[in-house]
Amino acid sequence: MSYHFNEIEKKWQNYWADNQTFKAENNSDKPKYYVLDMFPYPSGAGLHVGHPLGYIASDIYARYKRHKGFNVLHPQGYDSFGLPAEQYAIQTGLHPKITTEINIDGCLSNENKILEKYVNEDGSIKNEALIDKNIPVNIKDDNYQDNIIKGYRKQLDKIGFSFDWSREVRTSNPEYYKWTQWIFIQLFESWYNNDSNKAEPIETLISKFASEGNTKVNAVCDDAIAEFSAEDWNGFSSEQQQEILLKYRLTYLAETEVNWCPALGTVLANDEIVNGVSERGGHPVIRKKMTQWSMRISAYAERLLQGLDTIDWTDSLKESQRNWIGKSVGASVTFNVNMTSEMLKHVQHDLSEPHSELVSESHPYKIEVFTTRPDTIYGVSFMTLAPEHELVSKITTEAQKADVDAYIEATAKRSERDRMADVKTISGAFTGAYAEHPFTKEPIPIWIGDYVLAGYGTGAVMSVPCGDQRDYDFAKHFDIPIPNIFEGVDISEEAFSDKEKTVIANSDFLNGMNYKKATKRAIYELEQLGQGEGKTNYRLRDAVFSRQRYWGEPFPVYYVNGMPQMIEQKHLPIVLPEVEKYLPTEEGEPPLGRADVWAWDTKNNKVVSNELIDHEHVFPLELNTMPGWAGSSWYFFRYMEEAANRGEAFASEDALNYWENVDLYIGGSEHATGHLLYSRFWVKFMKDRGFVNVEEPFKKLINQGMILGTSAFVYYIFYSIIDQNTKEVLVNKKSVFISRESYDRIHSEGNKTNLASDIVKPYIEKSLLNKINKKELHLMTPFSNSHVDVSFVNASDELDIEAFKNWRLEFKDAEFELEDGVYKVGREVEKMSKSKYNVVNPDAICEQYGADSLRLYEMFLGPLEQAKPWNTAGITGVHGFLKKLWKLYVGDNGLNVSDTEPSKDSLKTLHKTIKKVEEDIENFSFNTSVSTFMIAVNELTAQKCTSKAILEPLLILISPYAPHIAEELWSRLGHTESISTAAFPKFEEKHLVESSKNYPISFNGKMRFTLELPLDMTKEDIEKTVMAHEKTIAQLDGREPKKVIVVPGKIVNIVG
RNA sequence: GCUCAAGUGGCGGAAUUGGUAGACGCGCUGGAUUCAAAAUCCAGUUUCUUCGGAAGUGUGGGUUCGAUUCCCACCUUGAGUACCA
Repeated sequence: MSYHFNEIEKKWQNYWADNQTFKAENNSDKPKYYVLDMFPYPSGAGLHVGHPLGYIASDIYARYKRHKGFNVLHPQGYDSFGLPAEQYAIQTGLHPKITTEINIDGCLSNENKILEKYVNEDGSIKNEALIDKNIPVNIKDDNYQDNIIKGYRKQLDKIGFSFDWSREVRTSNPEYYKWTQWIFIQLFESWYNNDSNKAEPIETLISKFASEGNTKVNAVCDDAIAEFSAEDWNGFSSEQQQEILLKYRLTYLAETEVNWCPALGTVLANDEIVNGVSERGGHPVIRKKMTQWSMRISAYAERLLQGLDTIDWTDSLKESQRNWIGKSVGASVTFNVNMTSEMLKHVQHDLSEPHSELVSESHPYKIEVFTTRPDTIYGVSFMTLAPEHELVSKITTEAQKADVDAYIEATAKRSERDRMADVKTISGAFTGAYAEHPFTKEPIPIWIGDYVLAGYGTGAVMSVPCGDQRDYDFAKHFDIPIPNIFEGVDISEEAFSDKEKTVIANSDFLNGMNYKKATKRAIYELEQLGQGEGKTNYRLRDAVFSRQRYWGEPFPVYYVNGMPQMIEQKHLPIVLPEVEKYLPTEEGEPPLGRADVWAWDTKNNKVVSNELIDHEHVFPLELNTMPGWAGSSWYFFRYMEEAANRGEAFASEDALNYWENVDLYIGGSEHATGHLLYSRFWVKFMKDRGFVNVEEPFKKLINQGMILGTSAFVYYIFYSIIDQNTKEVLVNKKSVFISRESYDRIHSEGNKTNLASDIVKPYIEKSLLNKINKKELHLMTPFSNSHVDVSFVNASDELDIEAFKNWRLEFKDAEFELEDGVYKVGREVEKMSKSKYNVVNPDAICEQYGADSLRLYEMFLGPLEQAKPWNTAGITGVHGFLKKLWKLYVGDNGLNVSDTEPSKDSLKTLHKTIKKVEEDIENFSFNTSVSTFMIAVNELTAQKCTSKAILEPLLILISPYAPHIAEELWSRLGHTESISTAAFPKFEEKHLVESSKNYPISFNGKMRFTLELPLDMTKEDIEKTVMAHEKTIAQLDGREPKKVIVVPGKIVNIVG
């Protein structure tokens, strides 16, 4: 009986589903283990072989942990809010909810519920599923996807994962996002107390305000909050109080400068922008002021940084987060601006406006800077403000006004991207104003320059040209003096920025000090003057939380007199309203502005028609929705609760206490500064407020590497023949396919030779050719290459020419330059993508080789964390292994397994396999355990092993990797329970003990021959035996050895 | 520019408390089986070689009895990040 993987795999997949084999229990005596994959966004394109890589690895680990006696939680779900469904909805009017369902559940067959619900038999979408009934949508048409949508779930099921699907989550499901809304409310109802170093309920802040005002409150809050006393507070109107509280809440509404992407019509977070353009689509991004919800993640900067030391993540990932948080320690220094009479006029005007922090009567204008080098304060020779700095317009003198205005205008025109790309050009303008040095009281010219960023620090720097290269370049360019304050350092060519080697000079009280001492002293002196203090700055900015999109969580927020109000928890979820179109409104409001029923009735506590808005009982609801990372920042807690018990809370206390956090998290490294940072932030917040009891969500994290595609290329010359007199085209773009070598030669030789013509000529009709040779006709031979679908190419890179011609009609009549009767394609490794025709579909692999082969091969390709190219040809190796494995157990006449005593050799094979596989899994070195299995099966086959005592444990070892074949053979061995319940075999050292060792005998470190010697032989005896050996004598060739190194049990090395 | 990771046969890759480089698989070559093909099985496959051997893990140097492994410099590739004061 041979190995019928299709039947076997189907059988066991059904068995696992029917018996809920992998359902996790919340009550168990076993220790818990939580293995999680980053949940996928269900795109219509479906899976390619790169997607399941991480899932296979985590599945192997989960199955292994079950064998090791753990109660394993291994769930899966969908991050189902997001842009692609909405973009598609904009084009077609098909509700994103429906696309999402189809993408997950598929619309393949008539048995499928989704099909009946939304899709007609011919593939057209039922009218009631469409918003705009005038747009015909066909699910089987190319504009949608590849004709048919299998659905993520079906594709995943085929691979045989041990997911507990009973706990599935979908972030777009109202029962789920109810709790995303709830967490949002909790953030709103909290503030960050720096004294207790945690988030606290807003009530504790209110009572502080009521009893002592805000002067003693040490909170993370907006800058520029005026001081008030308890009396003041109690005297404020309710609206004034709310306005103040908003400056303290962990999620707050603020007019912020945001990254606005006009093409997408939405705001983007910093991590959604790559090289100044949107990560999705590559559209330009501009800065724009908007009122937005923000998350005060900056409150957690230090804890997010410290927490990294407590978790088992890769160094590179931790480093990314550290960079993103961007902690720098230094000082803030205040420089007073030397006042002119022009400025004094401004001051009088400003003083009439309340709460302006930069202006007070004693020090009219001040510039606050942040520096990491307060020790170099005597080296300051100018100051630079960002062009956007608010003081610029106030301090610029009449004489410089034209220059400054022109410069500001010029920089405003440059996009963020230009400014980033062009670092070399130095530009700036002098304001005409001077600041006063805090110690020397010398005047310091104030410049503006776009190398100073408005968004970092205070948007102003004290420029120390001798110690900072950018300041140095600026000073050189504008001919500003560069005083040297370093002892024994030449600064005629470049700035000196080595902190460690710094010795300060020409700096009064700092002279002779090193960096550390001078920094401390400078801060002390600044504090004495009241013009500075030690300060730590973070690059991490508060995260904008509003998106002008439809397909996201609605905010549980309505507005009374412009002040946001939270809807009570018991009325959640606030369900996404229906709209007629998914575009922004004509007035530029988000898509929710199109909803007719989108107002909050405070009397009846429900969403009602906008017509009822009276601003007394019925108020407008928030029109923005939450960003993609909202739902993914806490989903790992939702899985902890069994589906049946989900209701009263996002997860019960018992469930949270039992599962704690994720033990192993596997996913892509692209989430380093997005999802992985926001999740940590939310978890820390939830811990502070007592909703969960862990500080970090993911204890161990592994990034799987990308699987790349191996693209195939064809190379061709497409020639045309033109009559030069009549301009008649006799042959138009006829193709001759050439080898890569010919192509490369033509490419490198250019037009210097007639190579291309020479290649083409044999394919041209005689009569035409003669005329070409006589120059009566003109032959044009442009050449090119293009991708060819990898499915037309076999393992030896040979192209299926017929299939190719049918695929690309323009090449129907093409000629092929053949070698040995075949055309060989060129290969190149690239990202897997449809446009490169190198996508390999896991379903096709499962069909042809089976899921077990796919699983083994994905692991066998190389180390999990490394990027590696996919090459379908290689899968025959692991497939052949599975066949051999099958043959080891099942012969032509049935089972080959008996109760015979195992041989010594077989025991040795088994135990060294147990040892290696266990080590490999613990180290996530899955590729090497696949070869270990191959070696084991090869050895046992050679040993003709039939012993159950060997073959039974071997199946358990293999079952995490190839669960279907393992289950089948296990049941054939007479077991009635799933192999997943079997205990992992125990390694016994005694079977590996050897009595002799095949010693490598090396000369000067080079191994020349080996010698079998007993392991209990003494060092001296080994040396004697080796030296007496004929090969040794021959090797030495009469020379006297200088030294003989004998490492018993390892090696012998003879020097000489 | 900075940070991190990595450079090993035709290809994917294996080997690190420093101790037999190239496991395992693909591909390739030859053979068996077959009317033939597929499948399967067997043998070979780093390079050079006077068939005794010799060289060899990006390059150059160093430490060591011994280096793919440790140290220094450089080159190349990939990833991240970028005027962060």
